Amino acid sequence: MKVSREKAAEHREALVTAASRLFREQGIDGVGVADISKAAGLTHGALYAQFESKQALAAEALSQGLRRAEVPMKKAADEGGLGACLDFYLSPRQRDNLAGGCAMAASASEIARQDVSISTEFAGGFERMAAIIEATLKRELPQKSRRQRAISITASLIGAVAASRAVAKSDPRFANEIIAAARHALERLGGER
Amino acid sequence: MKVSREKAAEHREALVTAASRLFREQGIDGVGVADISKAAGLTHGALYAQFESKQALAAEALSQGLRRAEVPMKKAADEGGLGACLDFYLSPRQRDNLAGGCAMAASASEIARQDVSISTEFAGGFERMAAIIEATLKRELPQKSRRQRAISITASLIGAVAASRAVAKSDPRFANEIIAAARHALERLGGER
DNA sequence: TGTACATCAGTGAACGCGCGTTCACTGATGTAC
DNA sequence: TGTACATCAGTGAACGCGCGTTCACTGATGTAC
Repeated sequence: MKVSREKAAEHREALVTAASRLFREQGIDGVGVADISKAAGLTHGALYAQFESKQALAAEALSQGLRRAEVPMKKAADEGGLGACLDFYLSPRQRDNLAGGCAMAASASEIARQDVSISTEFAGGFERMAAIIEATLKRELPQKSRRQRAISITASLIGAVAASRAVAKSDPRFANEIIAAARHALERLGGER
Repeated sequence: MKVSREKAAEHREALVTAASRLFREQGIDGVGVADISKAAGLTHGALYAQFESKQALAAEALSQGLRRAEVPMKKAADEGGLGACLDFYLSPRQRDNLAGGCAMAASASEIARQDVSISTEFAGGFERMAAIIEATLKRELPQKSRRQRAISITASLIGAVAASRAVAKSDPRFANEIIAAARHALERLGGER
């Protein structure tokens, strides 16, 4: 049956949100359209009324997931600078929170195998995250050097969280050592001339 | 038909090698047992004569992939120290070489969703890679600090290559900027007191 | 404001397909005599 | 060294299952008069 424009928009949003969470938890290949529709309280047919394909939904889900992850990072940056960003991103809490965590760390190595639209979303998210980091770096540094460091710190954050998650199942202590080591090293990297 | 012990061992090896390459190229979930068997010149039945399950093969494939990736890294470390390691690992060539490249960067974010045996293999590979890096760091640094930096550098390498690969499809210039930025930053990190 | 009707979001059965795994069978290997 | 036979690596058909996607249909929405 038809549904009001308003309700339809809500349903679309629910699909994107469910997909975003499930993709982070189980990977894009690991989740089916049936799982997503069910989590959103709809049938898979409704999904195809809203999106052309699973890939199209994935691109929108990644976009939403990236933008959500930027909010607490921006807040940390504004309130406590680089140190607060590192504390937030490299905390065991954020590491263990696949469902709500950063989509870049959750999907980094999968993105390369998806459609170009997914790559574009990732690139945008990475760029925006690097800009947030860059704003926390010392003003004395040349602009070029600040951008370089911000990009490097962003990539390191992703690597540290992904690696920490990868070893967490077999060696939780090592998992914590990895994020703690990154915490120390990146503070140095951001702080020095 | 039965086959000599020697031939059987060769077949096992061929399955592991094919799986290792295909998993890196297309992800563990993205490759079927039929693809792997075919690439090794066998049928899927032969795969199940050698391995208990796809996961068991995946663990052995990851192990082999990690050990192979360590060889050129160790060589670079011995010949040119940290700088040569960074040049090798962060080169566009290594970034574009999914089939032959490092299994950690290729699978980082997927590992967290696999069996614990896969996590164990990853942890071992990460530890050995960090040890290679650690050996290139200045002897004057306290041992604790060297280990910390080596772990951080290893995580950063993985993140930089994974991120570079993720954006390569949509923005090749940005992809190169990421590995170049990491190259600079990690040299600093390794070189300073 | 009230009525007639076109629109279209959502349902659920059905599609072909490839997945991981099992198993009866084959026949060369390698062992026991 | 030669023969008889148990072993078992490898084959290929078959298993149930879930995948992404399509489509005829439903019926409330929202528009035209």
